[in-house]
Amino acid sequence: MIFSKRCLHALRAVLYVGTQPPERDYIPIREISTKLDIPFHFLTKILKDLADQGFIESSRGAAGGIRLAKPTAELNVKEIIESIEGEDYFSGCILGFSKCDAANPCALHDRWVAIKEEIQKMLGEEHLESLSTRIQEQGLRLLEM
Amino acid sequence: MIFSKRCLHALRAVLYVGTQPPERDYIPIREISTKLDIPFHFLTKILKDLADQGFIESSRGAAGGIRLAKPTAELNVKEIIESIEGEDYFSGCILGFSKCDAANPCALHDRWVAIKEEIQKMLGEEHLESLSTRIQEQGLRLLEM
DNA sequence: TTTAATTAAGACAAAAAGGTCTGATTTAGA
DNA sequence: TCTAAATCAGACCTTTTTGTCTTAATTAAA
Repeated sequence: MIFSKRCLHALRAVLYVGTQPPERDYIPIREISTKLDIPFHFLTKILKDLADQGFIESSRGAAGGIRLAKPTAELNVKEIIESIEGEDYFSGCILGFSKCDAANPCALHDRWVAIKEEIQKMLGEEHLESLSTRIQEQGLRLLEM
Repeated sequence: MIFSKRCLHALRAVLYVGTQPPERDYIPIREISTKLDIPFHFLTKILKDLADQGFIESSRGAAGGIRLAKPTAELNVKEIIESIEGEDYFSGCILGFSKCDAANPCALHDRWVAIKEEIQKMLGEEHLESLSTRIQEQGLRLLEM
């Protein structure tokens, strides 16, 4: 699996929030945890990080929970992933070298550059809006089956 | 970073072996460990796994070490990676679902399919021969700098 | 046959990732 | 003002990954 559990939990959680009816304000983490079968306290920590990064907002107390901090069109999938996996998760060297570029390439550099740019392009184009729309219109799942 | 340490150590080790002069037979693991700055005992375990998988052969005792089990042209990079990261490392669902296919896709399925096929194609085309040649002819590195 | 050089095996330790628990704090609403 | 419902904070635990250490087994060559 390419992504860590943290990352998958985070993505599924924001997608869940993004596909809720617009009249809902804060969504309780307990609800997300139950619906998506993600450990509650673990999810709480992950979402706290996303809140610190400015992707979501949280409110304590009764009627509290989390909501998206920006319109879904402005919440980029690549940015969310990189905030969890690290900025250079997709831009780094496939053989793990810290400085690998055209001037000083590793043995797979040239071939990997083309692919990683496509991955970044694909993920950079995907926002919560496009994904949420697709999930709602086509009934795509957020749950393991 | 996409790959685990195990996987990077393994790839660099077999590339080191693959770029040695053909008159050399068994290469001591200690030499690989020192040259590539990989922890010796950790590398020994990783290489034992590669030997069990049939990628390399080992010999104990004086003048022992490891050597490739097949011609470099038959040692496929994708196969080596998958033997370490798992068979479905690149073929699996990007959102981590166990059953994700055209009939029952996740929200990123269609876009990810195209990319993962390219990754598999690229890595499937790369053998130790092509990489070793490139490393030797172009003086590409196996070392952190 | 002895010795030195090597991998194999397995116990152990350290670090990172994943997950649990308890209590403090905050908030809306009765 | 009180209470119930929520996040926040931090200690703690478990599992996986990464790495270390010691000893045994094997081998080539002196």
